[in-house]
Amino acid sequence: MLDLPGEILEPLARSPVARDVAHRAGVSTATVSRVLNGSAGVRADKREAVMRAAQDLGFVANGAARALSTRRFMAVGAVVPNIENEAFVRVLSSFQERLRQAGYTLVAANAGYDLEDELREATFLLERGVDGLMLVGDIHHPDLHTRIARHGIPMVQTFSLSRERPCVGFDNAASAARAANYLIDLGHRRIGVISGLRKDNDRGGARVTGIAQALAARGLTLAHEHDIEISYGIGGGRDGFRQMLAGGPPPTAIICGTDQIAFGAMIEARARGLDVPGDLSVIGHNDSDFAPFLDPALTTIRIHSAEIGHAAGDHLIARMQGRPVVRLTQIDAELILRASTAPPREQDRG
Amino acid sequence: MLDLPGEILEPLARSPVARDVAHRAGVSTATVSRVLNGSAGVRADKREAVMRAAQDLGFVANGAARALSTRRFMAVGAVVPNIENEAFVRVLSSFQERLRQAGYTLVAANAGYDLEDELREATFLLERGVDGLMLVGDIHHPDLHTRIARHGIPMVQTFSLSRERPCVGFDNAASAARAANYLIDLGHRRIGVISGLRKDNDRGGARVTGIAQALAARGLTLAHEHDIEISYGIGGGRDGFRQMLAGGPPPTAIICGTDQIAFGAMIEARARGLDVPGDLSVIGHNDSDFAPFLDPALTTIRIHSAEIGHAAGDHLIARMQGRPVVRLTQIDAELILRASTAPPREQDRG
DNA sequence: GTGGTTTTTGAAAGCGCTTTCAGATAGCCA
DNA sequence: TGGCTATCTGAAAGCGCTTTCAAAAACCAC
Repeated sequence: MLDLPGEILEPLARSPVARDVAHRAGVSTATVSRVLNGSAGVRADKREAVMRAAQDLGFVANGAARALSTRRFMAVGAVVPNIENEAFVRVLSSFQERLRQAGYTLVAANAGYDLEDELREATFLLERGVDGLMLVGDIHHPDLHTRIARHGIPMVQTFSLSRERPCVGFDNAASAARAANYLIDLGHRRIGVISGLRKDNDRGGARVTGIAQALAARGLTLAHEHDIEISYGIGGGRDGFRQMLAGGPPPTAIICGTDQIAFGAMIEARARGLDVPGDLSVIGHNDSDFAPFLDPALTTIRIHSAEIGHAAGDHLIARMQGRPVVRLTQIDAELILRASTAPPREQDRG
Repeated sequence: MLDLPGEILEPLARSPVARDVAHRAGVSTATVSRVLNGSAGVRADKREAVMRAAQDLGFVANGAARALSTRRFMAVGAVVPNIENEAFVRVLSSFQERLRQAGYTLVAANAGYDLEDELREATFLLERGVDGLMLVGDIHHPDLHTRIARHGIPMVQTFSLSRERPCVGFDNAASAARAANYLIDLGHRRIGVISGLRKDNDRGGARVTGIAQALAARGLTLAHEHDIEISYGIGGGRDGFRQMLAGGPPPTAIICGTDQIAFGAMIEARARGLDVPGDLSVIGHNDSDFAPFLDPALTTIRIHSAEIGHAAGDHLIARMQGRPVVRLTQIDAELILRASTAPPREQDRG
């Protein structure tokens, strides 16, 4: 790091306000406001004059003043568990796309899979005056809902379904169960799960529950030693699979909470001399960019993140504009079959 | 998607304002403001009364009013080329971490590698009243700087160095040159480049320039057919390498604009029966999470994204608080040697 | 007590925009 | 040209907070 002597940069200059424009155009601020907000009923010549004056002065309306006056911030908040997580990034990106089109700004915050932190971040956003809020999942701090209600702004939950609250998502248990059934149909009997942290995470929890139920429905059980919870990431996947092998007979198939975890598990399996999918079938979650390029290409549950983001955006925009909406939008996840799954070896068949 | 009949959710309720709190606590709004902003000089009993009243009413100050009054929005904007790109996500995340600690909100926008779009998004943020702005790279729309100046807010550029403007980054040409020299030292003579789009992208351009110069300095040249520009992503990497093979004798080593591109190129190389690193050495950029886990593990130029984000955040916070700062912070990228690079085969040696 | 501080406090003036409301203009027809 | 609408326009009142300024209260030493 260079060590130049410190210096104070850039002096501040007062930026032009509506009154300056009004003055220059020879009209009142009311007219300036009307022109700049495109409201009808301003004679062409005045309109022109205002436009030119604003242009000349490089006038940009003060957002705070406008927000204070209109009581709309034109901003929407989003609190996601991990802002660096691919799935959430995609949702935020498509969510923002929609909001931007409607003239809204997205303000995103990080909750780190912690209810207290989520409450803190959401409160921070509410103080900012966001006009709407997007959350992930159906488990939140009890105070959060009352705070949102007090602000009287619409909220939408994503990634999972909710009985009570507006949401855009899918049935995590059902989609994970579908993956489990697929494996069972292939003949697998010993099926394991490596999920990310499940605390305060209804998606992760529901997926494991869904798998356990699917197994139970077919007379199988999710062995305790095949039910692993680790931190996210490729490293987590390696560790998780290592742990799984430590306890008794290895599973012939595993379902992982993310594609990263699946990737890690595959690496560990290979390092142990196991062939995927010969000795071990692997299913991931999310259909990350790299999933089709892994060797073998990863079978995964594709979550339609972009659609979820768009739908959540549309939902919130409609509510903020007072239009009617459906409370629950279901965007089903999809099992994408690739090469990492296959029937188990003869001796392991069900 | 479920098709429930539309319904309007949640009626709005007026949220309490400072006057309500003042009334309840039997003081003036001035005192309420003083208490809530922790300024000294309020008797303990009144302070208590205000606190309790605010608590009871669930009062949350209106951010717009506060911003209008203090002329500080306590928000910072960031415009990055691609909000879904791993490197930018990491920077945004660490940048936001710092800002959040200082009480600022981050508002991020997407410029899509287009100067006009960048200008539009930045303008949008300026209208919002952000107190500072982070940009990526040193190439921007000519109007952008005047607009920022007009708003009188500090700006910091990231990822590359700049002669004129405040920046936190590294010398893209030099670090790419280092990678090239490493390959030359290994004995490579035919070295190729697959970069992402270079239009309006000084980082990409500088890297290629740096490589070309490093080659020239050692009496080598970057053959036209070994200089490929593609769109980002794993698919782009595959395409890029395919294109490269189409033109004359294949290179024995390539340097890629991102690890994703490198991954794609490795896949294509393998599909063509080429061994990495036996027949082809590959170097990526960014040191993505998956880089160490590829087979072979990817040699890459690690960009210290988190440090860049932190430094950019610190820089902007200092300027917004009127503290002196250094104009240029250099956070060098680092060549991480792994298994995807090796000397070329005997007959190809230099 | 008293006069002279030193704290506390509240009234009021913004901050810069939107929007209402009434007055000014323009347009139109007879 | 006069009278009556239909348009336009500007003054002014907020929006809800911060902050200045002067007055009120509390404190202190004598």
